[in-house]
Amino acid sequence: MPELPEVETVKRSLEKLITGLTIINVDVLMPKIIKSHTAQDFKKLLMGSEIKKLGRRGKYLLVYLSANKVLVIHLRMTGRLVLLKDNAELPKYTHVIFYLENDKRLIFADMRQFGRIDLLPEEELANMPGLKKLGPEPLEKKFNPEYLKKELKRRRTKIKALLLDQTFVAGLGNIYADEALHLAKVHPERPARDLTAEEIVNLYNAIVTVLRQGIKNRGTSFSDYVDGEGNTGSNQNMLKVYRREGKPCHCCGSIIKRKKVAGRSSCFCPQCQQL
DNA sequence: CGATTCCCCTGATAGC
DNA sequence: TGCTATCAGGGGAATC
Repeated sequence: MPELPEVETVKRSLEKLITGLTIINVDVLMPKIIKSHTAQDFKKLLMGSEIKKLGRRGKYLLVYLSANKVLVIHLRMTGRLVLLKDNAELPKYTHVIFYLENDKRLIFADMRQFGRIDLLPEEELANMPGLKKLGPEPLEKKFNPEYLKKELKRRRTKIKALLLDQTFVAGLGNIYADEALHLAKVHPERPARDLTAEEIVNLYNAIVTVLRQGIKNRGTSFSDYVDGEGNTGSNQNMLKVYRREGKPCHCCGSIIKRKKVAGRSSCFCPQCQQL
Protein backbone atom coordinates (compact mmCIF):
# COMPACT_ATOMS: atom_id res chain seq x y z
CA MET A 1 0.00 0.00 0.00
CA PRO A 2 2.38 2.66 -1.08
CA GLU A 3 1.06 5.97 0.23
CA LEU A 4 2.80 9.34 0.35
CA PRO A 5 5.68 8.30 2.68
CA GLU A 6 6.36 5.13 0.69
CA VAL A 7 6.34 6.89 -2.69
CA GLU A 8 8.54 9.64 -1.26
CA THR A 9 10.98 7.00 0.00
CA VAL A 10 11.07 5.29 -3.40
CA LYS A 11 11.73 8.67 -4.98
CA ARG A 12 14.55 9.58 -2.60
CA SER A 13 16.20 6.16 -2.81
CA LEU A 14 16.07 6.04 -6.61
CA GLU A 15 16.99 9.59 -7.51
CA LYS A 16 20.54 9.28 -6.24
CA LEU A 17 20.97 6.07 -8.24
CA ILE A 18 19.43 6.83 -11.64
CA THR A 19 19.52 10.60 -12.20
CA GLY A 20 21.61 11.37 -15.26
CA LEU A 21 21.37 7.88 -16.73
CA THR A 22 20.01 7.18 -20.22
CA ILE A 23 17.33 4.60 -20.96
CA ILE A 24 18.91 2.20 -23.48
CA ASN A 25 15.98 -0.14 -24.00
CA VAL A 26 12.60 -1.10 -22.56
CA ASP A 27 10.78 -4.43 -22.28
CA VAL A 28 7.05 -4.38 -21.64
CA LEU A 29 5.99 -7.82 -20.47
CA MET A 30 2.45 -6.77 -19.51
CA PRO A 31 1.08 -4.17 -21.93
CA LYS A 32 -1.98 -3.21 -19.88
CA ILE A 33 0.28 -1.59 -17.28
CA ILE A 34 1.10 1.12 -19.84
CA LYS A 35 -2.00 3.27 -20.02
CA SER A 36 -0.97 5.98 -22.45
CA HIS A 37 0.68 4.01 -25.25
CA THR A 38 1.03 0.67 -26.94
CA ALA A 39 4.07 -1.26 -25.75
CA GLN A 40 5.84 -0.54 -29.05
CA ASP A 41 5.24 3.22 -28.96
CA PHE A 42 6.20 3.37 -25.29
CA LYS A 43 9.49 1.66 -25.98
CA LYS A 44 10.24 3.78 -29.06
CA LEU A 45 9.58 7.05 -27.21
CA LEU A 46 11.72 6.09 -24.23
CA MET A 47 14.82 4.72 -25.93
CA GLY A 48 17.59 7.30 -25.71
CA SER A 49 15.86 9.43 -23.08
CA GLU A 50 17.94 10.69 -20.19
CA ILE A 51 16.57 10.69 -16.65
CA LYS A 52 16.74 14.33 -15.55
CA LYS A 53 15.13 14.26 -12.11
CA LEU A 54 12.50 12.55 -10.01
CA GLY A 55 9.42 14.06 -8.44
CA ARG A 56 6.30 13.13 -6.55
CA ARG A 57 2.73 14.39 -6.47
CA GLY A 58 0.45 12.64 -3.98
CA LYS A 59 1.03 8.95 -4.57
CA TYR A 60 2.30 9.51 -8.12
CA LEU A 61 5.99 9.12 -8.81
CA LEU A 62 7.26 11.38 -11.61
CA VAL A 63 10.33 10.60 -13.69
CA TYR A 64 11.33 13.67 -15.71
CA LEU A 65 13.12 12.80 -18.94
CA SER A 66 14.95 14.69 -21.65
CA ALA A 67 12.84 16.26 -24.44
CA ASN A 68 10.28 17.29 -21.80
CA LYS A 69 8.78 13.86 -21.39
CA VAL A 70 7.56 12.56 -18.03
CA LEU A 71 6.91 9.05 -16.82
CA VAL A 72 3.99 9.02 -14.38
CA ILE A 73 4.03 5.91 -12.23
CA HIS A 74 1.40 4.82 -9.74
CA LEU A 75 2.20 1.79 -7.60
CA ARG A 76 -1.39 1.37 -6.35
CA MET A 77 -1.44 -1.64 -4.00
CA THR A 78 1.46 -3.94 -4.65
CA GLY A 79 3.58 -2.13 -7.22
CA ARG A 80 7.35 -1.91 -6.86
CA LEU A 81 9.90 0.19 -8.67
CA VAL A 82 13.35 -1.20 -7.96
CA LEU A 83 16.84 -0.82 -9.38
CA LEU A 84 18.21 -4.36 -9.54
CA LYS A 85 21.60 -5.39 -8.27
CA ASP A 86 23.94 -6.13 -11.15
CA ASN A 87 23.42 -9.87 -11.53
CA ALA A 88 20.10 -10.19 -9.72
CA GLU A 89 17.41 -12.44 -11.10
CA LEU A 90 14.29 -10.82 -12.46
CA PRO A 91 11.81 -10.58 -9.54
CA LYS A 92 8.48 -12.33 -9.65
CA TYR A 93 5.68 -10.29 -11.25
CA THR A 94 8.06 -8.09 -13.25
CA HIS A 95 5.98 -6.32 -15.89
CA VAL A 96 8.25 -3.61 -17.27
CA ILE A 97 12.06 -3.51 -17.53
CA PHE A 98 13.93 -0.26 -18.17
CA TYR A 99 17.48 -1.01 -19.30
CA LEU A 100 19.77 1.84 -18.28
CA GLU A 101 23.40 2.70 -18.96
CA ASN A 102 26.11 0.63 -17.28
CA ASP A 103 24.04 -2.58 -17.38
CA LYS A 104 21.62 -1.27 -14.80
CA ARG A 105 18.00 -2.43 -14.83
CA LEU A 106 15.07 -0.57 -13.31
CA ILE A 107 12.06 -2.83 -13.01
CA PHE A 108 8.38 -2.30 -12.38
CA ALA A 109 6.84 -5.34 -10.65
CA ASP A 110 3.30 -5.70 -9.38
CA MET A 111 1.65 -8.84 -8.06
CA ARG A 112 -1.91 -7.58 -8.38
CA GLN A 113 -1.39 -5.72 -11.63
CA PHE A 114 -3.19 -2.61 -10.40
CA GLY A 115 -0.25 -0.26 -10.92
CA ARG A 116 -0.12 2.01 -13.95
CA ILE A 117 2.50 3.85 -15.99
CA ASP A 118 1.88 6.83 -18.28
CA LEU A 119 4.25 8.70 -20.55
CA LEU A 120 3.38 12.22 -21.54
CA PRO A 121 4.79 15.63 -22.45
CA GLU A 122 5.61 17.71 -19.40
CA GLU A 123 3.16 20.43 -20.41
CA GLU A 124 0.29 17.93 -20.27
CA LEU A 125 1.15 16.83 -16.74
CA ALA A 126 -1.17 19.33 -15.08
CA ASN A 127 -4.08 18.12 -17.20
CA MET A 128 -3.62 14.42 -16.72
CA PRO A 129 -6.73 12.80 -15.23
CA GLY A 130 -5.82 11.80 -11.71
CA LEU A 131 -3.18 14.48 -11.33
CA LYS A 132 -5.43 17.28 -12.46
CA LYS A 133 -7.93 16.94 -9.64
CA LEU A 134 -5.46 16.17 -6.85
CA GLY A 135 -5.85 18.16 -3.67
CA PRO A 136 -2.97 19.97 -1.94
CA GLU A 137 0.18 18.23 -0.78
CA PRO A 138 -0.30 17.62 2.95
CA LEU A 139 3.27 18.65 3.78
CA GLU A 140 3.08 21.95 1.91
CA LYS A 141 1.67 25.34 2.84
CA LYS A 142 -1.58 25.10 0.90
CA PHE A 143 -2.62 22.39 3.31
CA ASN A 144 -3.20 24.08 6.67
CA PRO A 145 -5.82 24.23 9.45
CA GLU A 146 -7.75 26.96 7.61
CA TYR A 147 -8.01 24.88 4.44
CA LEU A 148 -9.02 21.87 6.50
CA LYS A 149 -11.72 23.84 8.30
CA LYS A 150 -13.12 25.32 5.11
CA GLU A 151 -13.33 21.93 3.38
CA LEU A 152 -14.68 20.04 6.37
CA LYS A 153 -17.50 22.51 6.93
CA ARG A 154 -18.91 22.05 3.44
CA ARG A 155 -18.83 18.24 3.43
CA ARG A 156 -21.33 15.98 5.09
CA THR A 157 -19.38 12.77 4.47
CA LYS A 158 -17.56 10.75 7.13
CA ILE A 159 -14.13 12.13 8.00
CA LYS A 160 -12.38 8.87 7.05
CA ALA A 161 -13.87 8.99 3.55
CA LEU A 162 -12.67 12.56 3.18
CA LEU A 163 -9.11 11.73 4.25
CA LEU A 164 -8.97 9.04 1.56
CA ASP A 165 -10.38 11.40 -1.09
CA GLN A 166 -7.35 12.44 -3.17
CA THR A 167 -9.12 15.57 -4.41
CA PHE A 168 -9.33 16.76 -0.81
CA VAL A 169 -5.73 16.01 0.16
CA ALA A 170 -3.16 14.11 -1.89
CA GLY A 171 -1.28 11.09 -0.63
CA LEU A 172 -3.15 9.70 2.36
CA GLY A 173 -4.21 6.06 2.16
CA ASN A 174 -5.76 3.64 4.59
CA ILE A 175 -2.73 3.26 6.87
CA TYR A 176 -1.93 6.93 7.47
CA ALA A 177 -5.60 7.96 7.53
CA ASP A 178 -6.31 5.53 10.38
CA GLU A 179 -3.14 6.54 12.20
CA ALA A 180 -3.88 10.26 11.87
CA LEU A 181 -7.45 9.82 13.15
CA HIS A 182 -6.20 7.89 16.16
CA LEU A 183 -3.51 10.42 16.96
CA ALA A 184 -6.11 13.21 16.71
CA LYS A 185 -8.59 11.14 18.76
CA VAL A 186 -11.30 11.45 16.12
CA HIS A 187 -13.66 8.56 15.26
CA PRO A 188 -13.50 7.62 11.55
CA GLU A 189 -17.29 7.89 11.17
CA ARG A 190 -17.61 11.40 12.52
CA PRO A 191 -19.34 13.63 9.98
CA ALA A 192 -16.68 15.96 8.60
CA ARG A 193 -18.70 19.11 9.25
CA ASP A 194 -19.18 18.24 12.94
CA LEU A 195 -15.54 18.40 13.95
CA THR A 196 -14.80 21.14 16.48
CA ALA A 197 -12.17 23.82 15.82
CA GLU A 198 -9.90 22.09 18.31
CA GLU A 199 -10.34 18.70 16.64
CA ILE A 200 -9.57 20.20 13.24
CA VAL A 201 -6.27 21.60 14.47
CA ASN A 202 -5.48 18.29 16.14
CA LEU A 203 -6.26 16.43 12.93
CA TYR A 204 -4.06 18.76 10.90
CA ASN A 205 -1.15 18.21 13.28
CA ALA A 206 -1.79 14.46 13.34
CA ILE A 207 -1.75 14.16 9.53
CA VAL A 208 1.54 16.03 9.30
CA THR A 209 3.03 14.05 12.19
CA VAL A 210 2.17 10.56 10.91
CA LEU A 211 3.34 11.36 7.37
CA ARG A 212 6.66 12.82 8.55
CA GLN A 213 7.17 9.84 10.82
CA GLY A 214 6.42 7.49 7.92
CA ILE A 215 9.04 9.19 5.76
CA LYS A 216 11.56 9.19 8.60
CA ASN A 217 11.06 5.44 9.01
CA ARG A 218 11.38 4.89 5.26
CA GLY A 219 7.81 3.69 4.84
CA THR A 220 5.50 1.00 6.15
CA SER A 221 6.31 -2.53 4.92
CA PHE A 222 3.83 -5.30 5.49
CA SER A 223 4.01 -7.65 2.55
CA ASP A 224 4.90 -5.82 -0.61
CA TYR A 225 6.31 -2.36 -0.13
CA VAL A 226 10.06 -1.85 -0.58
CA ASP A 227 12.06 1.22 -1.59
CA GLY A 228 13.97 1.72 -4.83
CA GLU A 229 16.79 -0.51 -3.63
CA GLY A 230 14.52 -3.30 -2.49
CA ASN A 231 14.80 -2.47 1.22
CA THR A 232 11.84 -2.62 3.58
CA GLY A 233 10.86 0.30 5.82
CA SER A 234 10.29 0.15 9.56
CA ASN A 235 7.17 2.24 10.12
CA GLN A 236 5.02 -0.89 10.51
CA ASN A 237 6.56 -1.19 13.99
CA MET A 238 5.30 2.26 14.95
CA LEU A 239 1.61 1.92 14.06
CA LYS A 240 -0.93 2.49 16.80
CA VAL A 241 -4.11 1.13 15.18
CA TYR A 242 -3.64 -0.06 11.60
CA ARG A 243 -3.61 -3.89 11.55
CA ARG A 244 -3.85 -3.93 15.35
CA GLU A 245 -7.43 -5.19 15.64
CA GLY A 246 -7.91 -7.07 18.94
CA LYS A 247 -4.76 -5.65 20.49
CA PRO A 248 -4.67 -3.10 23.33
CA CYS A 249 -4.51 0.62 22.56
CA HIS A 250 -1.12 2.05 23.51
CA CYS A 251 -2.87 5.08 25.02
CA CYS A 252 -5.67 3.56 27.13
CA GLY A 253 -5.45 -0.23 26.93
CA SER A 254 -8.85 -0.65 25.25
CA ILE A 255 -9.11 -3.26 22.51
CA ILE A 256 -8.63 -1.84 19.01
CA LYS A 257 -11.69 -2.40 16.81
CA ARG A 258 -12.02 -2.80 13.08
CA LYS A 259 -15.03 -1.72 11.06
CA LYS A 260 -15.80 -1.05 7.43
CA VAL A 261 -16.11 2.70 6.93
CA ALA A 262 -16.64 4.26 3.51
CA GLY A 263 -15.89 0.90 1.91
CA ARG A 264 -12.52 0.54 3.61
CA SER A 265 -11.60 -1.39 6.71
CA SER A 266 -10.83 1.05 9.49
CA CYS A 267 -9.02 0.36 12.74
CA PHE A 268 -9.64 2.62 15.71
CA CYS A 269 -9.73 2.72 19.50
CA PRO A 270 -13.36 2.88 20.70
CA GLN A 271 -12.24 4.61 23.90
CA CYS A 272 -9.87 7.27 22.51
CA GLN A 273 -11.94 7.89 19.39
CA GLN A 274 -15.60 8.29 20.30
CA LEU A 275 -18.41 8.88 17.86
C1' DC B 1 -22.50 18.10 -7.99
C1' DG B 2 -21.65 15.07 -4.15
C1' DA B 3 -21.76 10.53 -2.36
C1' DT B 4 -21.72 5.60 -2.95
C1' DT B 5 -20.82 1.11 -5.31
C1' DC B 6 -18.52 -1.77 -8.34
C1' DC B 7 -14.51 -3.45 -10.57
C1' DC B 8 -9.87 -4.77 -11.50
C1' DC B 9 -6.30 -8.76 -9.44
C1' DT B 10 -4.11 -12.63 -6.70
C1' DG B 11 -1.95 -14.22 -2.28
C1' DA B 12 -3.23 -14.94 2.42
C1' DT B 13 -6.42 -16.46 5.53
C1' DA B 14 -10.71 -18.32 7.38
C1' DG B 15 -14.09 -21.80 7.28
C1' DC B 16 -15.70 -26.40 6.51
C1' DT C 1 -5.35 -32.29 4.68
C1' DG C 2 -7.35 -29.95 1.01
C1' DC C 3 -10.69 -27.46 -1.00
C1' DT C 4 -13.56 -23.11 -1.57
C1' DA C 5 -15.09 -18.48 -0.13
C1' DT C 6 -13.76 -14.17 1.44
C1' DC C 7 -10.84 -10.33 2.08
C1' DA C 8 -7.49 -6.68 1.11
C1' DG C 9 -7.35 -2.00 -1.26
C1' DG C 10 -6.29 2.84 -4.99
C1' DG C 11 -8.65 5.02 -8.08
C1' DG C 12 -11.65 5.46 -12.02
C1' DA C 13 -16.15 4.53 -13.99
C1' DA C 14 -20.77 4.01 -13.36
C1' DT C 15 -24.73 4.90 -10.72
C1' DC C 16 -27.84 7.01 -7.49
